[in-house]
Amino acid sequence: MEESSKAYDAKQVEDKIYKLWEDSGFFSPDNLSGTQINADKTRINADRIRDNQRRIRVNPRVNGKPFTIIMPPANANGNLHAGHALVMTIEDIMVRYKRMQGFKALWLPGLDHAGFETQVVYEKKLEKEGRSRFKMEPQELYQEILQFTLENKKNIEGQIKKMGASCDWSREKFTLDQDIVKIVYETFEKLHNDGLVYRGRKIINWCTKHQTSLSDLETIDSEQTDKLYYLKYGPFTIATARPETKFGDKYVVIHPKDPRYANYKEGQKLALEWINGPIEATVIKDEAIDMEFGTGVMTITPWHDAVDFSIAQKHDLDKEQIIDFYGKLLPIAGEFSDMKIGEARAKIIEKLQAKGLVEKIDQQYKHVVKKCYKCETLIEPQIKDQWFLKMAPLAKPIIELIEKNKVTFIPEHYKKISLHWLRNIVDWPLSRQIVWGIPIPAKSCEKCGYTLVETEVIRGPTSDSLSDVGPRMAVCDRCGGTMKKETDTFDTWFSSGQWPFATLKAGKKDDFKTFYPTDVMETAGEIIFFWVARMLMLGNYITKKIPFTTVYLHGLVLDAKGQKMSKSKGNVINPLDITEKYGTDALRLGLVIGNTPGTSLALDENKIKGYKHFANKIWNATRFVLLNQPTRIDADSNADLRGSKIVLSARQKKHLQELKKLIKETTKLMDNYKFYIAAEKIYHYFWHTFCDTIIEESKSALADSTESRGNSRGITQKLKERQATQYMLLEILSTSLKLLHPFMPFITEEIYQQLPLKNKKECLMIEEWPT
RNA sequence: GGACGAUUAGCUCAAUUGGCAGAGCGACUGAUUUACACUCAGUAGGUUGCAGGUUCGAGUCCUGCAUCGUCCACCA
Repeated sequence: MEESSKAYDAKQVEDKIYKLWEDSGFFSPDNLSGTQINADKTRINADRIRDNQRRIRVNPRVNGKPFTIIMPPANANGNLHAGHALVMTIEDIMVRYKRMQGFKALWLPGLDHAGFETQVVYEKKLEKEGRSRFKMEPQELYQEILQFTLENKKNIEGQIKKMGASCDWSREKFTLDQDIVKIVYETFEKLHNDGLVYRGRKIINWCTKHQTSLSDLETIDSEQTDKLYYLKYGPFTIATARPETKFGDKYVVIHPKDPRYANYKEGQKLALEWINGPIEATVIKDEAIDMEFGTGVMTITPWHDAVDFSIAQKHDLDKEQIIDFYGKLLPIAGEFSDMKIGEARAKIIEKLQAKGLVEKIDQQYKHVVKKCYKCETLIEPQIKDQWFLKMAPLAKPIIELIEKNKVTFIPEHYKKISLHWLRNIVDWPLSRQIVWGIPIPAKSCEKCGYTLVETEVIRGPTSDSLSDVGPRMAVCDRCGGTMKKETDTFDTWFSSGQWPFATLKAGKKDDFKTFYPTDVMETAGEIIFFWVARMLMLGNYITKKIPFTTVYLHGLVLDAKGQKMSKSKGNVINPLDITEKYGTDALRLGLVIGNTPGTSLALDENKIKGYKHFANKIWNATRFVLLNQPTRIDADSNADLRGSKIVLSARQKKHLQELKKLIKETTKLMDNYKFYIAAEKIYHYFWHTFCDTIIEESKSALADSTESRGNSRGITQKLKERQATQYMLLEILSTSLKLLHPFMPFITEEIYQQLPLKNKKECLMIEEWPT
């Protein structure tokens, strides 16, 4: 340690060390086939020390076996946030640990175009510039978002490196890469051929702001208090919170067993006065009606309500659109047509009141409404032709596999959560009305609905054309109608749902064979349904194998007070700022210690500051050990010492045994994914045992021997003691660095590079995990 | 309405699966200039949310309750 600075300076080290790793090639498993084990063993003074306690054993069971983690593809639409930092830290810990154990460790990085998410981000940007996507040509918009995404992609890649991620950049994938898109299309085609994909005219969640449909997962429930209006509908009174949808209501539904309405027969016609004049209503009986609610009678609006839609489907009733896709009333509303629903509601009630049709108004009606998870605009259910994926057949085998514990969930309770969701799964609306995504490669007949999937033309990130997917086919084979090319894109999760097998199949030769199924899927508990469940289903459907055997789910990263980070609250912790201030290793420790899987973590800057101090402690302990290593003068001053065996004192042997115990415990904890305890244990050992006890104890033995009196035999004894101490200190230091490496890769590597070890490896990253 | 968590020191959380309740931060007292003030030695701080039960033994398992949180669900 030439400069021998008293403080560890992360800034001077990190980029240099990352480059060292990248240049070494050991991020790639191709360069790992047991090489890190087969190379000369790292032995401290190996040629002259035979210490049984430190015999390195190669574990043949482990040597050269693959270990694979597919990185959750980060959204390429912004900067690395605290959640990403946690992903990078946990996964890097797993991979570095396994790599040191001799596995052919592959951590495959990737990025996601993140369809809707990115488009929303970009639309906000457009808004700020006073522009709108609805005034742009689709091609133009696509090109702009593409540029934006590619810039962010580069940006994020740099930030991932900053976190110390030891992933194999030579295998990096992007969801819009041509080879990935090709695989996505093949999957879609197979699903279509198997009858699992269908185009259906069903009720969907429509966001009037973003002009797209959304899956149930992309909506949030919001409880609010509204007025509940009791309206006279012929002989009945109906209750509704949404009078503005009622223009087309011509079916009145009652429970078949309701004694109050037993006189009314199914299908009976009634003439009655309604909002804009006389209409004819038809009586329908259905058990979906809750006799307890309101008056036990309701009219239905199948186009704009999911319950009503299902009743209408069941009884084959007419459906009529009342509200357009921008949230405005259609001509059916007569004088109210073209009004926004919010504005229309009060006016409609006024009119109804004037006509004497309002019986009463309940002012305090609490109910739950759906909102767009991005902009919180009220979701307007609409009937629309959409592509759907039948989920039940895909879920069935996964339910069985989970029940048989073929997938391990960490923490365990996610097993129940997953099973519950899978058992109640509904069909997945795959299509989105946005330009930023993978185009759905299909045509459908406007007349008979016949669909044709065409996968020939692939659009990758470098392609500049949105048009012409597949050969034209103007006329429907079946009925002679017009075939219309699909303009919708896939839900982004449809492509990321295929990520584990898609990335490996699109990878180097034999990658799929070697690394699939993968070992661990580590991601946020939040996206278990969005992503994990869908990967299991799609992965198993295509490959007949479960895509990963262990699912490790982490929680949210919160601010120091346990509040969710958000830009509006101004409590967002930018991991790169932290890195800048305290060093990446400190941030990594702060993210992992005290963070149990599945639970959220309050990230306190003070805590990270504490781990910066720890980094400094390691730095200074190293300085002490190195300052006290044997010098030429030591070796020359007493010929008796040359070639002599190290003789450890009983106390020193005990220290080494304790180290052994630490290794054993740490290894067990690492194997059980208890990184939060493992890290803390090593931390505690290093600081309070190694530094506070062992180093302090060593000082007398290391003191200048010229002060010791007595004969030459005494001096030799003294030198022997010193030599043993020097050996022990270096031994404990280097072993501790190995244990710490997965957690704090930068400082440990930097120090390793400077240690006077014999048979040193090219880098600590490929050193052998101690046993 | 259903499901799943959580509740332990002032704060943030552990407790390697039933075996002496522990860390970090913070607080307090003191030390010290030859690895480190980004230091060291020490102190205080707990009826583990409440009430029962099982057990030689319960923070941990069972039952009930309370509070908080999250997810799921089509009551107009």
